[in-house]
Amino acid sequence: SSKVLKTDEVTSSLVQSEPWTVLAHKKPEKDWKAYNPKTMRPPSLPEGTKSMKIMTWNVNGLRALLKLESFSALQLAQRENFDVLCLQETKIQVKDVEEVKKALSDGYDHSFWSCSVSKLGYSGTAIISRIKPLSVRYGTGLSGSDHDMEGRIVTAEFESFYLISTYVPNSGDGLKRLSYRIEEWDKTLSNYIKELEKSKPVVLTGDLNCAHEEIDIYNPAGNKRSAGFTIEERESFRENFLDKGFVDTFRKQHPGVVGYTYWGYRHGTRKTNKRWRLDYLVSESMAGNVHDSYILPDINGSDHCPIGLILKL
Amino acid sequence: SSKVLKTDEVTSSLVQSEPWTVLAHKKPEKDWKAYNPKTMRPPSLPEGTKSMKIMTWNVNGLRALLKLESFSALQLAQRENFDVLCLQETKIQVKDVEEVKKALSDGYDHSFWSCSVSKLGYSGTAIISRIKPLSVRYGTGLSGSDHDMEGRIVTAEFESFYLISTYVPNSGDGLKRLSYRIEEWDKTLSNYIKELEKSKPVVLTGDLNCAHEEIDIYNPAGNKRSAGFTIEERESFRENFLDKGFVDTFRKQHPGVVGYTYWGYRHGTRKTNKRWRLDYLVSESMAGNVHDSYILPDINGSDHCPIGLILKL
DNA sequence: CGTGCAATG
DNA sequence: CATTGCACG
Repeated sequence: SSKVLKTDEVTSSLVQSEPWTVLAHKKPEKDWKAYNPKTMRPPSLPEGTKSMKIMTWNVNGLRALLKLESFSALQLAQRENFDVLCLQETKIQVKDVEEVKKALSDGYDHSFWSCSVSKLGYSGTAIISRIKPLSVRYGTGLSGSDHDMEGRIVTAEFESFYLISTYVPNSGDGLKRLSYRIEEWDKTLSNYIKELEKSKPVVLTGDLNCAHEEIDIYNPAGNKRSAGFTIEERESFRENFLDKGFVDTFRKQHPGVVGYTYWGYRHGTRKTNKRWRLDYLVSESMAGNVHDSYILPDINGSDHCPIGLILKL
Repeated sequence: SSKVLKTDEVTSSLVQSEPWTVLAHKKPEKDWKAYNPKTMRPPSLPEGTKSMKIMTWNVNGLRALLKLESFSALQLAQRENFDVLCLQETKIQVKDVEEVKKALSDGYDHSFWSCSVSKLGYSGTAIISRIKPLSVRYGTGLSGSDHDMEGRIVTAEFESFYLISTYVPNSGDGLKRLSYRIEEWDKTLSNYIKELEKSKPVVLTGDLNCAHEEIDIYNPAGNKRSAGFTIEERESFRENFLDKGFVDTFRKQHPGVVGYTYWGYRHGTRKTNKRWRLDYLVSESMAGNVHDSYILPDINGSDHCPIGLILKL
C-alpha cells in the first residue's frame, strides 16, 4: 500500500512477522545483533560428511503438544530431520509412556523416558532417537537428593559420546529452591558428567534454567533476583560447567548475538521477543566438531522453542 | 433427498434432533410418554393475570457457562423472561461474587449467593431476582453439620411465600456420604422448611439429587445402588418432603410422563436421553397455584437443564 | 467428560 | 497464561 509508516509502526510490523529478528532491548549494549535463523546459519555440510543432528526442546507438557494438530514432535522431525530429539518437561507419567511412544514412533524407534515418580505429571525428560544407543541410564545414580525421583536426567550412550537430556530444577518463586539447585543439583550433575567423561566425551543438552550472561536475558537489571538469573546460578553455571571445559556452543558460534529460547506465557512476550536464553547445547571435547548450533524461534507449541546442534563425526 | 430410511435410521434421526421427545427406555412400562416441551405446555395465562415465573438450574460451574458465548443466564432471561432464577453448583467463591454479579446484572438487580467456604469452587447456590425480596437467609441456621459451610441453601422471602434454592449433597461414589445425606441433610432441610412454613408457604426448588420413582430414571434396575436412586434416598424424599405435604409439581401435572433434567457428561447420554429427573420444583400450599411446571431440555451449557414453574398469585 | 482448584513455571 | 493432576459429579 501507499501508506508511509512511522518508525514505531515499522518496528511493530517487524515484530509481528518475525520478532526474534528484532532486538527488543531498549539499549542494545556494544554491537549486539538479534539472531536470525534465516541468515545466520552456515551452509549445509557437503554430501557424504558424517554428521549427527541433535535437537532439544522443553515442550512444557508433551500431551498438550501432541494434541495440537498444527504441530507435533514428528512434524518437527519432518522439517528438521534430526537424528536425536531431547525433551524436557514432558510431564509424562510412567504409566503413559507406552501410549506416548506410539504417538511418536515414526522412524524413531528408540525412545527413553525419565519420569517423575515423586510428583506425577511434573518435570520429566526423554531422548528420542533414530539411532539405537549402546546404553541408557536414568538419573545420575549419585546419592544425595531428589534428583533421580523427578525424572530430570536421561543419558544415552552413542559410539563417540554420551548424550544427556536434562531439565535443571527451577529455583522457584521466592528462590525457595535456590540452595538445593546450586548445592545439590548443579554439583551432582557436574560430578555425574565428570564420571562419564572418564570413558567418553559428553554432550550435555536441555533446559539448563540459567541465563548465563546479560546478553542472554531481556531485562538483566530487573531480573537479578529472578530464578534463572541470580548471581548464584550464573556463577554455578560457570564453575560447574564452563570452567570444567564445557562450551556454550551457541555463544561460541555467535558472540554478541541475542537469541532467546524461552518466552513464558505470562506476559505474551513471544511477540515482543522479551525473554531468556535458557536452553543450551553445551558439549565438552566435541566443541571442535560443532558445525551449527542454532535456534528455531518460530516453532510454537511451548513457551520454549527447540534448538539444534549439528555435529560432524 | 429420495433416500428411504429404515426404522432404525428414523429413530436415530429423531434422537439427533430432539432426543427428549423419544422414550429411550427399552421397555416403557404402562403407558409412559416422553415429555415434549413443545406440545405439553399449557397456553399462556390470560393477559393481566398476576403470576410469577421461577426457574431453577444446576449450572455445573457458572464461570464456564458465562464463557460460552452461545449461551448465558441472561440469554435464558431473554428467552424465558423469568422473574427469579435459582442456581445450583455455581462453584463460585465468595471473593468472585461481585465480578459474577456484574456479568449477570441486566434487569436482575437482586442476587444472593451462598458459597462454600469449606471447599473453594465447590457446590454453591444462588437466587437471582428482578423482584426485591423482603428478606434473605443463607444456610439453615440449624445446628449439626457442614450444611451451612458448603453453600447449599439460600432462601429469599417474597410477599406470599419463601423461595429456597438448594443443592442437596450427592451421596457420592461408593455411597460414602449416604448416611450424612439422609440422617443429617434431609432431616435438617425438612426441619428448616417446617420452621419457615409457620409464617408463610414455601416453594422448595433446586437439585434435590434424587430420582424419586422408576419413571424418573433411565435404567432403574441398574441404578438401585447408585447415588440419587438408592431406596434410602427415595424413601427419605417421600418421608421428609412428600409426606409433609410437599408436591412434586412436574409429576402432578404430568403423571406417566418421562422427563429428565440431568444427563451427566460421562457417557455422552444427552443425545440418547438416558438419564434422571433430579431437579424438582416442589412446593407446599402453593400447589394449587401452579400454572405450569416444565422442563427445557434443549438448553445446553450444563449437564442439567433448567426447569421452570409458573405460579398464579 | 467436564468443572474448578492447586502446584508449577 | 499455560501445563498437569486432583476432587467431585
